[in-house]
Amino acid sequence: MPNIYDISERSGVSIATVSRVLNGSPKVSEATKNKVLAVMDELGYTPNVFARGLGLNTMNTVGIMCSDSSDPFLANAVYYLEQNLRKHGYDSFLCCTGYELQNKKNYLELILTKRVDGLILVGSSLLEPNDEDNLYIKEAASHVPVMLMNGVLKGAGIYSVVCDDCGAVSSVTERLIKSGRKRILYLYTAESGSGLQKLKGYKEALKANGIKCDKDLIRLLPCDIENTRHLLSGLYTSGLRFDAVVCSEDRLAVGAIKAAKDMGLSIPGDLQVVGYNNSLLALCTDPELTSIDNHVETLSATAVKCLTDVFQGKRIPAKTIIQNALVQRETTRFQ
Amino acid sequence: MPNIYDISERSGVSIATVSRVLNGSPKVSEATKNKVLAVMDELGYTPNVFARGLGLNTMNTVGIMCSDSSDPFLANAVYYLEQNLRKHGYDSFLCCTGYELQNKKNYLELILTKRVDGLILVGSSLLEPNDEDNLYIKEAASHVPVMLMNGVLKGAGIYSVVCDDCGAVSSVTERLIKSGRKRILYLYTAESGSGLQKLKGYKEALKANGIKCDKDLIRLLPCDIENTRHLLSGLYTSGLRFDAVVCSEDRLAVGAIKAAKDMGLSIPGDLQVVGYNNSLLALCTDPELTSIDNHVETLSATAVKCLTDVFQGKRIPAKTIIQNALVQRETTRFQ
DNA sequence: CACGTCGATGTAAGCGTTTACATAGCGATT
DNA sequence: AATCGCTATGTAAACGCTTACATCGACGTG
Repeated sequence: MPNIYDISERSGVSIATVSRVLNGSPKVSEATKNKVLAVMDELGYTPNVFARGLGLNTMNTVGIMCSDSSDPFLANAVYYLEQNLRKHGYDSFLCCTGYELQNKKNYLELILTKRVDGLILVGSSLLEPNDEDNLYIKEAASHVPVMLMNGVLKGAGIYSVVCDDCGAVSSVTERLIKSGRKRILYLYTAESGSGLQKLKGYKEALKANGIKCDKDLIRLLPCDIENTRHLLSGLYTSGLRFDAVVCSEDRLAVGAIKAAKDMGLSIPGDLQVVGYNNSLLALCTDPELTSIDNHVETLSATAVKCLTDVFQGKRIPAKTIIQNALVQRETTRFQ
Repeated sequence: MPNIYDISERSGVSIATVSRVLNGSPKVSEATKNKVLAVMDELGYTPNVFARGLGLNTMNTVGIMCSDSSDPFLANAVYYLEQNLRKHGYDSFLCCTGYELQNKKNYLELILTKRVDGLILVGSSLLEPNDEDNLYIKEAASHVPVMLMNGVLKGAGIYSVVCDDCGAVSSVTERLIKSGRKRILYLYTAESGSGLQKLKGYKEALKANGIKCDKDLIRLLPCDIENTRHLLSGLYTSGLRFDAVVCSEDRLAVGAIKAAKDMGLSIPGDLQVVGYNNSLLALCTDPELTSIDNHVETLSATAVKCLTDVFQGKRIPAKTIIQNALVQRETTRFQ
């Protein structure tokens, strides 16, 4: 592979000049520049990133840490992040950490070793319930800017882009109540980091409407269709009654729809169902699922925009909020 | 940030010895090794990858080129690839190319610039119909080993891991025929690279059973639920009749199920439906979708295994075939 | 006892860039 | 004509590591 010396020799200029051409420095005459470019093209030269990295101590790469890129929502996020990063001239270094805290710590260390220019953390269990467990993120932020997608953590060099999950759930719950529902089930998963935010919204809506919060109607469960289906059927059989279900994830909602069929409940007549993320799944069910869309595209674009702003030394707010929107389909009936 | 000289100084050995410790060289006494490790730990030292890369001309990184990681099947593939690569000690450099040929060419050039140790190409439109358009892959293979997932191309340094798509479709089509279906619709998308392989299987099955192939029953369409739904309803309204649908992608099958409902056809009584990829979507529909599972997990693991074997100088077959399996659910009824 | 061997460690060159600083050439200013 | 300043270009050091080769001491062998 040709290196900068080959180009230098062949084009009769010094390596410094070649390097200047490479970096688009203005202090090179048009003539030399063209000559050098011609030689580069002729020899099929590509600069060596390692050498470049050594000098500049950057590789124009952003690390994406994602708990599980096979989750439809996260897959979308990774996709849009990658697209947007590239648009801004950055490459993506992907890391799927899974849900184990220790793994996440290990991966984070690893990714920092790679000398990425910044980090984007995305994914369900982004933040541990115990704040002490999040120290590793603060540690990372002391090296490079860290962008949290759908999670909030305070600290120098840590920025967040979040949806108004609390508000969205509060609003949809309120609408369910206004449409006459009184016993609203709330299902959430541990993997969904903002599950607690959403729960907060749920409780707020109940309170604002003078409905007492029934612990039996709040369920933490794994993010799995079949499991949810059986849980709900079981609850129903054992006598629990409910007339609406709000879920922190579409998959749970799919399970709820299946369960309704098992129980002989009509949707949305006997049971209204609301999902979250507005994923492809919402279009597959019958009836089609009403879901809260958190604009993963906007979310991703904003995360990248903010991060690159930080790179350029701009000051940005520590927290940026994106509004999400309810996409109404067939599993609900309210104004 | 501390560098190798700091460690050397602090531990009273030369940088060569430090480097040896770093690389696990056997020619370091246990005592020195421990001392050096202690100092590294104390100073929080992490080797600089660029410097390392400069010397070794490798960064233990594999480039993953994926047309669209928001596609559920590809998202899964990317996930498993990343997991397996890490297990083998490699990092992943992700690149979502989209479906434009020119983009793919650009990205490939870019990714090679990064000095990856190898490439894994995954994704629907992996291979262009026109063989000349695939030259850029051969070009890439002249630099580093290239692994094709679900696509075949001959050339030095190009390896493939594929499912027996042709056989799987042939087999399922035959079973549909045996169950009494005569007018079987075949739907495929341009994005699905193996759509043509699958089509071949479809035709083979018809031929083997003495059924004439009706061009009207073979449709190329975009990979979209709503679009498929409307197309089928339209065809039905305009008089086309069919009693089974085989699809090259689950999303098409979801559209078909929706269309059946529109047309008042019962599934699987009037219409049997088969999807492909056995994605999450298959579990969401009602009735649940029978789908061909191409073992993305095995496929990914095999791709990574083969590639790392190549890295180690082992000889591997240019083409490895994985068997796929039919997962029967509610949209079909045959033995 | 001289010598070869071997294992542990050190020295220094090299990897391919970037860039601060030096230099050369040339027109403008005095 | 000497000086200044500017632009285009060159020189060389630095980035942090790997590794071939050199060195050194200890030990076994004839």
